Amino acid sequence: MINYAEILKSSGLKATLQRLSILKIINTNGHITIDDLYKEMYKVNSTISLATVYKNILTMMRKSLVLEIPIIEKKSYYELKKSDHIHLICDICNSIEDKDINDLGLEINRVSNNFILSHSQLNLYGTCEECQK
Amino acid sequence: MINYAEILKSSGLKATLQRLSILKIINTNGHITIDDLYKEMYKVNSTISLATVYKNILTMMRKSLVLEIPIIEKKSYYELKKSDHIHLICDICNSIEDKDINDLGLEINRVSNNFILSHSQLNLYGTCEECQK
DNA sequence: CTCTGTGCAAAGCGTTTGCAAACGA
DNA sequence: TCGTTTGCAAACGCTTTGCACAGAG
Repeated sequence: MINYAEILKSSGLKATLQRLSILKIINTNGHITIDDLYKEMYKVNSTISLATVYKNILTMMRKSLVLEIPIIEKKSYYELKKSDHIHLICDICNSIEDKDINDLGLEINRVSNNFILSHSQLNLYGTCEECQK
Repeated sequence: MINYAEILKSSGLKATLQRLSILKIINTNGHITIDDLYKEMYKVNSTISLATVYKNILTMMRKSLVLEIPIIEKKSYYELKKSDHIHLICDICNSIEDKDINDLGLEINRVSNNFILSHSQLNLYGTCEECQK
């Protein structure tokens, strides 16, 4: 059980119901688009404004609580900040699977000599196991 | 000297002046946004339409002649298709540097078991050598 | 109580579309 | 010549903005 209120406050943000709802829904879904996030929030509170979702995603991205996953020819997905990992993105069903990396991290450090790494975006596009059937 | 006309034709596309111009400019710049691409084309031919640029980038992406590089909180860049490589994207000056990978490729194959890889998007964000000064 | 955050409606802007004319093969 | 591509202008849809009101601390 994650204490989102504390996380928000320690980033200098007020723990509003809207923000708590956003963090909870992203966490439940793993990765989600703005639209789907809005739809989920709407189910709980139909007075939620799409503008509020946009504003908060931006705010929380700037505070590094939320990360954007830009995807080729599609809308961006958003996820909670966690340790670096790879995304396996299915071209067919659009599913996104997280994959941890260990050795890969070492390689990346070696590659990025003279480059101070802040964030890595490792997306692999292809066909997932399910869609191969 | 690359024969873009041949490449286009073998993809079933007509080798129009506009398309040849797009490919030449992308090749010269390495990575470029739609806007900058349009501006470069406009210098040569001021009757070029932005819609034509959009249409052709899409068409050539579908034929895998051009690849999109989606970037967090910024507009996408486009590059010519070449062997897989890493992008070092500077948070400060927005420069994009290509970096070849060898060992990394092996790791990726290992990670993506049961996943048929079609394209990898490896973007590392940080501060480039120049901007560290 | 004060300042931040929300909801609403309008504005903004990048991208797409439809169609007649131009062009490539 | 015939099908494809272009240029133009309008339409579209996602995202942002401004402002009055509500809510968190």
